[in-house]
Amino acid sequence: MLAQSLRTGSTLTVGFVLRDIANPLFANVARRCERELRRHGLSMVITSSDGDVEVEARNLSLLRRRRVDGIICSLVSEETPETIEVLRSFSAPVILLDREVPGLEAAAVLCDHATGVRRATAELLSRGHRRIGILSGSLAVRSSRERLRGYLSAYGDADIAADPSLQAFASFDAKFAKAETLRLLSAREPATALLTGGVPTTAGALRALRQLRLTLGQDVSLIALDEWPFFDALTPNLASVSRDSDEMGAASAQLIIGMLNGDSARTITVDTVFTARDSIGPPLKTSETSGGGPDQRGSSRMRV
Amino acid sequence: MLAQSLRTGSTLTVGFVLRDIANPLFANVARRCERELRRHGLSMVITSSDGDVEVEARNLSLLRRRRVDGIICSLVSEETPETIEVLRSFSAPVILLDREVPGLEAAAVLCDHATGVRRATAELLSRGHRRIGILSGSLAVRSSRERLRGYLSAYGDADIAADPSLQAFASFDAKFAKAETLRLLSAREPATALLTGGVPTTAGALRALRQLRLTLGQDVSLIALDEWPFFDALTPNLASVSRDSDEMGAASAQLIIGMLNGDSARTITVDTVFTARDSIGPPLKTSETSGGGPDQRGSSRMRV
DNA sequence: TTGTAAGCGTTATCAT
DNA sequence: ATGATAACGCTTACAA
Repeated sequence: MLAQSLRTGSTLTVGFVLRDIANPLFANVARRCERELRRHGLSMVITSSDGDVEVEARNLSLLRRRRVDGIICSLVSEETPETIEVLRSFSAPVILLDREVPGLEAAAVLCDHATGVRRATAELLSRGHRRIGILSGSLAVRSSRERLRGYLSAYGDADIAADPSLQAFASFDAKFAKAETLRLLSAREPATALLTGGVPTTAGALRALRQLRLTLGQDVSLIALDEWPFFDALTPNLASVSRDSDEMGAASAQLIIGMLNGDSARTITVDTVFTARDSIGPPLKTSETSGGGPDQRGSSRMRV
Repeated sequence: MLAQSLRTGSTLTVGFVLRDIANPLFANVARRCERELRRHGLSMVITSSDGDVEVEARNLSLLRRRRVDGIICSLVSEETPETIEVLRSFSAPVILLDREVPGLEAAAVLCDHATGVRRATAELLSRGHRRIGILSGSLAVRSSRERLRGYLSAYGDADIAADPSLQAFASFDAKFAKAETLRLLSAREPATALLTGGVPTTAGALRALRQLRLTLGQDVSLIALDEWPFFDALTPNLASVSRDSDEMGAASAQLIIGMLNGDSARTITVDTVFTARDSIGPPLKTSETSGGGPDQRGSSRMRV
């Protein structure tokens, strides 16, 4: 088979570069994508970058040198020179998953985070929340930027000034999310609601709420940005802004198959949907928070 | 690079065959394994079998033909002739993850499910439960067989007869688990506790409980067999039998690195740990269940 | 129709 | 030392 590929220059294999294989949302994108590629006679091999830009660049380079026929990737960062260089020097099709790399003309599957987050933020504002915290990864990633854009546009629509100290964009790590949640909730003027971007971020925030013994939808409201497999069954009944990972997988497969057949690079946009659930409630008055302990408040419908 | 591999016969790459990439526990095993292999200068490529034995055999064959230097796999089934044939005809090291394939002398990382499940079952029995349901995948997979073994040994230790109608071993699918949970809980003599093997199984069971409006730890007890990333933060406070996925990943890497250096095939066993949490309570008397609706009972501490 | 030879990019070997 | 050459296994083009 090596000889075959050596001779023909084709491997009938697509490389799928995951930023972190342990993110079940993107794992599902990969699964769905593989199914679609298989239907078209293509194999898919996956690499996981382990959240590390160097590993990512090495993996991309490895796939290129192994002469895969195309690459689909959810990058750790859009600003790593080595990564950009490998992608530019790659002559076969490249599909970016929810990423925009400056100066790289590649096909992409983009998610409309801004609309979902704008609606979610607007809902919180309309319920009287004013201090809404938002946590997501570095702004060197499109999803974080788009989330911030949606958040700010809801504040703008409502003619309310957004407080930058409520915006924490640095890492998708659970530890970061927990620390920032603790900070936001124990501030002088604490946040009354949180938007948490991604699985680890939501997990970190929930750990912080548990530590503070706060009740969801009562002491604090929370909207998860992203759902993941079994979200409905395994997670406390969280409001969310979700996107369809099957659709993302199918779209990326469709794009690369098209390009292997000569189509030019284009973009597919995937919607996001805001769903209100029990984790949203009215804002708690600040005086109450600084007053008696949260334990004294009514039934613990959503004690985390 | 293709030419290099063609000439030298070595690819410095290990293939990792996942039964289902969307299972976050095994995704984490892969992540940890990759990290370890990378430290030793080896690359890892992942394939996902999508729960399908044919896809699995094709992926294994693909990796073999691509001349990977070794394969680590969590098989869909231990009884697929095509799969066994590919593995036998593969001259490089093979590591089985929690699997035993008859007639294949391969290294393996095995989890001691039986001990954990025995302790979990014993705890339920000691709290007065007699009708304990157990749900897991097909008995053509070692983990299911070991779980059953642990379950039966606890019943045996307590000198209580186990009812085969409470044992549902057929599929790791969430739909199957939901249907079986509904069956077990609406039977003439309903189960008062459940052991659910794996992520989708636990999710399916919880969906059924929610549909029946049952409260965990009160109307019914549940112990999840397996934890997964963020289990503590995102999942209702479930009792569990857990295993360390990082340890599994590191062990599989260690085994294959050893074999690439000439070591012979051996087995590493990974412990499981039973942890009691809020989802365990005393058994509900059957008369109560058939009597007033479950809604009338006390506080909904763990309403699902 | 069947068969033979060149070549893909790298490396190991052998001769200079 | 340095450089030429064959071979890895397969595809393809061209000849028989």
